[in-house]
Amino acid sequence: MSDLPFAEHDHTHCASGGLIHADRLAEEKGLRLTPVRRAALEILLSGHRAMGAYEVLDHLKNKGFGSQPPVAYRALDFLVENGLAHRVQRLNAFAACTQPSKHHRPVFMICRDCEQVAEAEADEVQETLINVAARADFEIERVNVEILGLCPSCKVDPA
Amino acid sequence: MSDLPFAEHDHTHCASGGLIHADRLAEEKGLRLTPVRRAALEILLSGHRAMGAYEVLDHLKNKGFGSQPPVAYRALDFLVENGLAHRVQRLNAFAACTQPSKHHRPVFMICRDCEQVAEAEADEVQETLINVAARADFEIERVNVEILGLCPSCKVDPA
DNA sequence: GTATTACACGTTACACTATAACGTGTCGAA
DNA sequence: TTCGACACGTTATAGTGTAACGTGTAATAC
Repeated sequence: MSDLPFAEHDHTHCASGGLIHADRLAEEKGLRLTPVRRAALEILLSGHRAMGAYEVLDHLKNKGFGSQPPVAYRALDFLVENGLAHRVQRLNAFAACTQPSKHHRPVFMICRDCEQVAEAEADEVQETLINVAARADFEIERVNVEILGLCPSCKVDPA
Repeated sequence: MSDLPFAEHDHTHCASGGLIHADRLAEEKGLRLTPVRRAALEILLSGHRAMGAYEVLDHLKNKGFGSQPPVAYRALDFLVENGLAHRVQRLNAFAACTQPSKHHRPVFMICRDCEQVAEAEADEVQETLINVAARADFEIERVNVEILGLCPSCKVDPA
């Protein structure tokens, strides 16, 4: 798995690594990483980008799972709740967590040209958000930070 | 208009203030704040919360404007592009900008209980985001920061 | 003055995203 | 063995968003 967002790397490797991590996490926490759920994660991992629920559903269908939307949404919701994937609001899409071992309060960088999504760890951002919320007496439960712009490649050579 | 998110205040006042500001901005920048667009802003301002496009559309319809979705979406897109309103991704909704005079890179706090949305100015957050993006060689165009949790009232007395 | 262009705004029709509600099977606990 | 919880499949429908096209209007070019 890449620590450098948008850097080149071996997708096959990060996909299998992600699954291994998920299996371990499931065992540790007693999560029920059922076949559909694991398959959904695998799809996200190998796609290695944000995918819509219906796109995931298509793949699940091909693998012999159910063919109706709730099948995909339920699996994806499970993954999100357990930190194995994230929802990218801006794209109405889902992406496998690329840094599942860390305590994840990620920042997403979304290229508006090629739609690649990178996940960055940014504790500094989270700290400032805690301050902002504190000033308003607001109790934080979840945070969603998305940066839209151009990734290094598209900045140079627009797709 | 309130500087303190979630604080009590006079909605009528902040609605008219918002419209006056919009008129001035339109004049200064040569924006075409047409009747539908102005009406859409007025609806958002007086609702004083995040509203779905179809909800805005209903109000537009009642005021004699077109009744089909593109009418609302176009007016709302115009407002967002010109900083008079924001899109709240988490809720698939729109909210009038409460601090339109400031350079706005706002942070939203969304109460998951009462669905109220507050907008906070947070330059500190934006600065850290600039750093994060710089580390990844990512070019920022827009930023969306949303905090989900409980507002001061709902924290004490859940709706 | 008229042609051209740009744009706002209305329409119809459709695509995409998401959830409600219900039935069945499985598995562990009472 | 019966109950409850839950996973997962279904059907049906709700909610969100856009594409494409026609008309009117206003500013600019000729």
